Amino acid sequence: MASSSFNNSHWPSMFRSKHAAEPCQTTQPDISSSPPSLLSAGGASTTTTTGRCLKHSISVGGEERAPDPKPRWNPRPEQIRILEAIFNSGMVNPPRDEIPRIRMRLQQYGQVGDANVFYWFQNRKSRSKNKLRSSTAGTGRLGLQGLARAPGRGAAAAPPPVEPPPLVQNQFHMLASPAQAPTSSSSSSSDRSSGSSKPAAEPAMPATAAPMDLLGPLAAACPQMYYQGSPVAPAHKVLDLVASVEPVFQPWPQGYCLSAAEVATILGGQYMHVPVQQQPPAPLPAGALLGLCNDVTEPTAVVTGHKTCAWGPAGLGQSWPCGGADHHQPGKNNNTAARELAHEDDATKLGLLQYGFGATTAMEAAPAVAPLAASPAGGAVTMASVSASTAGLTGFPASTNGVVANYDLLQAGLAVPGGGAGAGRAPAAVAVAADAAPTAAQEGVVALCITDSITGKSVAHNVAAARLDVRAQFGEAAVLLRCGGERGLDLEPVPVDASGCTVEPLQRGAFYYVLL
Amino acid sequence: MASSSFNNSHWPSMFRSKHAAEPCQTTQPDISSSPPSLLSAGGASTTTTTGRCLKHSISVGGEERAPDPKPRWNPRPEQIRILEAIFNSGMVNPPRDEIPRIRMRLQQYGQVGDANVFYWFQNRKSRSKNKLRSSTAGTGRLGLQGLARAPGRGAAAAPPPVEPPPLVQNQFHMLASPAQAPTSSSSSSSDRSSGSSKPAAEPAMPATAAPMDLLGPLAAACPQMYYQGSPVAPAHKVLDLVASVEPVFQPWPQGYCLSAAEVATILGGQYMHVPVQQQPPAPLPAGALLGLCNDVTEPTAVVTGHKTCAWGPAGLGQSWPCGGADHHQPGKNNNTAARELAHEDDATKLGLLQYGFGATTAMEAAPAVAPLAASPAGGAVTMASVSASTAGLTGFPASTNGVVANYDLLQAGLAVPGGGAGAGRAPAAVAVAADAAPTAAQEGVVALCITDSITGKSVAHNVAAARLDVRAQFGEAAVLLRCGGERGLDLEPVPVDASGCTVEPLQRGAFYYVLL
DNA sequence: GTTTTATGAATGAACG
DNA sequence: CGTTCATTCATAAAAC
Repeated sequence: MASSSFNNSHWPSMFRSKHAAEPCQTTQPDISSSPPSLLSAGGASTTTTTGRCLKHSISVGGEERAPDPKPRWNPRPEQIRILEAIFNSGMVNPPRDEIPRIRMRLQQYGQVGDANVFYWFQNRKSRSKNKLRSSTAGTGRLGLQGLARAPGRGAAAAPPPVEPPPLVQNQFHMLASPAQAPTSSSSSSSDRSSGSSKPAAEPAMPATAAPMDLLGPLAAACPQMYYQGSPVAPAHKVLDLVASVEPVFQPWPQGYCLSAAEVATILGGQYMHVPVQQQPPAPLPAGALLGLCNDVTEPTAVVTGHKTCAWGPAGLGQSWPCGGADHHQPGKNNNTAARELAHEDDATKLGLLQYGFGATTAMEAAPAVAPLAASPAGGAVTMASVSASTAGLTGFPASTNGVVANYDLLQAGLAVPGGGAGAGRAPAAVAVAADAAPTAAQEGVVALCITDSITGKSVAHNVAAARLDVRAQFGEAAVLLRCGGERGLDLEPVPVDASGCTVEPLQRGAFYYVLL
Repeated sequence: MASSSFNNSHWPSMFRSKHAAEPCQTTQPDISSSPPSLLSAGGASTTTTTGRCLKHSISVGGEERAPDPKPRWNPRPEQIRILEAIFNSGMVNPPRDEIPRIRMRLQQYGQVGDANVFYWFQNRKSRSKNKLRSSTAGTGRLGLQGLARAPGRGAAAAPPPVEPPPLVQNQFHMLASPAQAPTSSSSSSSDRSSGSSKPAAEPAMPATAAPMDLLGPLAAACPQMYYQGSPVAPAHKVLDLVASVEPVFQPWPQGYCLSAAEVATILGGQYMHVPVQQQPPAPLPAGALLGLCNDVTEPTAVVTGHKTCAWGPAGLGQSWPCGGADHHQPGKNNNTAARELAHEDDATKLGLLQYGFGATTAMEAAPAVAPLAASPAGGAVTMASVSASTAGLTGFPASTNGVVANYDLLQAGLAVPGGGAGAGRAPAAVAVAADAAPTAAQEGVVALCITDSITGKSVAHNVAAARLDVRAQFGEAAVLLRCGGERGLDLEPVPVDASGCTVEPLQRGAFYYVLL
């Protein structure tokens, strides 16, 4: 699984082989996922879905080969929503660099590999086109055939040419116009989603403006950029926005609906612009969301550490590009804030509710958090890593952003002996805090872990995905670093303003370390 | 037309084909032969090969033109083997003059045009590269997720496949020998073949020497050149050994040279079946690479928390916005890491080296890991969260995947009092560990945090993005959960096999909790 | 349990 | 060379 998944996957055949041994394993993993939760309970696991172990076979005769397990990826509804949102926002075929990002986002909901993402877009685009084509065709004569064979590129080509634009292009329009919306775009997607998804909720909807939402005002402003599919640059932008937003999509629970007012509140003014389609809900530019959370912050934890730093962190995420956006704002909010929303199409709306929820929760929680007093510890260098939650929505109110953490832990941790243990290795730790509230927090929350480099002990606590007052939390000498680079191996210092506060909010999903 | 040709444009026109023409190429008569059977079912084979004559004719209607369909070339297994062998031997991109020769060899097994050959190499190379990239990079998905990209096809993303690096350069002329064996494997191509084809059969066996044969004397002479890992079957095996699975990349160490005997062995017996692979440690599919890193990990931190369980994990991932560009690069960091490169051609070689490195490392490392003894702790429920790093690369050898952790911490952590604190909120903690090694880990590394539900304390440590032996690490009663759901709030049990090991490798970027 | 459909995966062919 | 398109294969999920 893992990510890459692949492993399995893809390669399918290729190798395969071997392992067979275990048979099945397969994957599944996710499975779990799937259904979610709820149910879950446990059971699940088991099985797998995918799992088939199948055959594997043994050998047979000669050979065997296993069949390999390679379970094929089964996107979960949430993942599909995200993908659709992205697709609808115009990023029909994400550039290579975006893929990993997208994958990361998806990963919150289940294992997925870059390849899966890649394939998804390829297939989605292709099928969208075909569909379109066919429909179109109908009219014309050709019709059928088209599908059938399209000539491909090569030769004939003819057909292709035709293509109107499948969506993509237009996306914009699409969005705009409600009309079709459903159609195309959705179409397939929707289909699937609904279909597969299952239950789903959303199916229905109209799709409205999805993209718009996502994009937000920005988009509105510069439509051109956004729209299109082409990956091109613009797209990226979008993506970023979207991404940021990300949250967008999914989250919402369906059932919920926000009133206009609510929405407005949430968005705050901001986004309101929104153009259209979207109507109400949507909103958010990504940025906004984040902003909301920020304010809060608080401080928190302390850690001790010493030693060196090796952090190894996983990187998480890297962040991306930015797009720019930026945004941010502050938000307001709090309470309100929470919002993230966005979501996809309609679904979005629904979703909102939850978010709100979350927010609330978060808020509550916040107080709880205490600042880390820090165990002063005697440690030398301490590292704190913060990871924003993936899932998240947005930002959360973040209530806090002080690091939320638990002192206890910290202290305890610090206290622990540990010792120099493993020399080279550094033990970095990150803690995730959850709130009972469940998770609400998650969203904006980030886990922060402080590790004593010497002992290797770390303290973890939650931190909001907001700006963090590094100085206040960790002292004058503290340095906040973020895992970046390709694999997250690189550590980049995070800029802070004069007051010692980060210039920007911590990014969800990214890992941060505080060097004390 | 023929196949090729046509248009040709691109590629050099040169080739163009000739033969092709006939539509049906088919050629096949033999085809039949081929493989067929074996494989299975065949799907593939069967059919087609190109078979289909179909169309072409068609015409039909009146219309037009027939498009002629030019059926796309469907390489037969034998052909694929040959091609793979050549590719693996280092002829990544055959000079023009070689093309016809290669084609001729291929022709024994079915119609094929120069263009087809040309395209095949182009695609193969490209895809190989991508895959590599992905692996390297992040994720993977493959896959892909890693992978970034994936495999797949195309571009970007993709990447799926994996591949080994051909060796490169040497292009020789391999052709010479006719032999060819059947064998082989697989490789990617094989994949396909097998894959699609299904089951193929072939694989096995005979495989023998495939490469060898192919290469012929030359090869024999210079094993080193050829050997290589690549993908081919042999490679796989090997790889597996090494990596475990992941095949991927390229594992071979570069510098390494196989003796003829070794080669023979490998190939010959086909891969000997070495089954091995798994071997001990790692398994992981995730990528071998990771494996490397894995080991490292370290432990880490402990935390304390208290309260209930709410875990809130932050997910990781997301991240976005930011900035920019991505690019990456450079960094390099890691030592190991470096890899990425791979790159193409030459680079490849280099890459290999690195890989080798990694591998080695991994192996070595593996042992190191100790199981957590677990602090048994008196704690009640303990949660451990593991997050795979996003960034990651691949997988790492995972060496470990035992959690690497620090016992100290754990114990310490558990020991801590904590208390029931805040009711609702749970303090979840996640630790990120980094290793000094830097990061190497990252890639495959995941941070694992164990929290005592009662006390709220947590311990964090790095874990490879590989399969985790939950039982061994945490005891019989331990339950591994992954944060899933829409916002990551849901916790889903992660399936484990009978031995208590996760069926699949932990996903990078995802958060896991261990409930003790 | 079998058939169909939807769609993930893979790869040949081409374009730029 | 990287990307994109078209196709095809295989299979998970639905529909019957």
